[in-house]
Amino acid sequence: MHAAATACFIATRDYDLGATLTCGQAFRWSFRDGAWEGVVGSRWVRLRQRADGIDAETAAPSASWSWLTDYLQSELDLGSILRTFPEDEPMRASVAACRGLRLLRQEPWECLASFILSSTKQIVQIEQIVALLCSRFGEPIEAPAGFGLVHAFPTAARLAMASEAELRACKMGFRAPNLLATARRVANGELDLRSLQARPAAEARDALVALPGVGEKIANCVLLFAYGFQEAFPVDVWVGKAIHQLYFPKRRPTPQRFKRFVETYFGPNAGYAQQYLFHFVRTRRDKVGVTPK
DNA sequence: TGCCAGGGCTGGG
DNA sequence: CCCAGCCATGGC
Repeated sequence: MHAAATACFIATRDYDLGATLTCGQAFRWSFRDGAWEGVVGSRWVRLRQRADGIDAETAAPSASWSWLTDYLQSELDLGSILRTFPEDEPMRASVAACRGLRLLRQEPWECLASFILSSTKQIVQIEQIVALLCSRFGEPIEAPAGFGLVHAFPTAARLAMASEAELRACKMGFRAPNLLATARRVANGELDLRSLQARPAAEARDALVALPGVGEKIANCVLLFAYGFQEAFPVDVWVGKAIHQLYFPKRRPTPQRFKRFVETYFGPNAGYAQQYLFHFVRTRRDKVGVTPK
């Protein structure tokens, strides 16, 4: 690229920044004065939606912006993904509601730790817990004047040195021992998160599920949001309820048949389809017929 | 106020 | 395999 700069325009079509950053895959973004502010790795970033792309600003200069285009997946041909979705009414409605929603490519440790904190929590609460955790354990990073202290997501090594009480003080309740034990396993090398990228999805999933506080749902979130295994299909209470009501309106399938359905029906980019469904049912005004419980 | 949240784990049928 | 109960906390 050119000389190091603190601003960059990312040309991209079919990109809905708001849907992408609020759809429950990342927890460090906030909307202020018409722009999205967040932290990617050790960089503070502000993003602004444009008709033909995204304006990005940072506090520290960058010579290359691949760290950001990788994270945003702005070069992905979204149309080729959407064409693999099943042609049914729920999927059509979901895509129509938020076409331009993308899956991010997040750093595995941050994604794993965040989703360990997600269990039985609303998205706003996860954001609060993550914010506390970052402010107490994350490395300070450069931000524009007037923004106060901004912190990176804490490393596994740093959290491994924390006490359970310190973690509980971040309002994470019973999730604290799980986060702590997982941080220790990652920090001491018992689990190498980087090595999962090259392994088959099923093997990577098994390795994640072996961690305390990580079941199938959270493992699938990490496979999908950090590693880009686009067939991974997390089923939370919203998605579960939506699928029951949209695809099995008469009687509930057995858990086994339900599992087989979500693993086969939605195609090679099932995880992507799942995220459109999730965002659709969670944000639509008229939730009649599709509300959890 | 009570219900519920991007669940996982354990212990019973 | 399936299910109920429990875990902690706060938004709505």
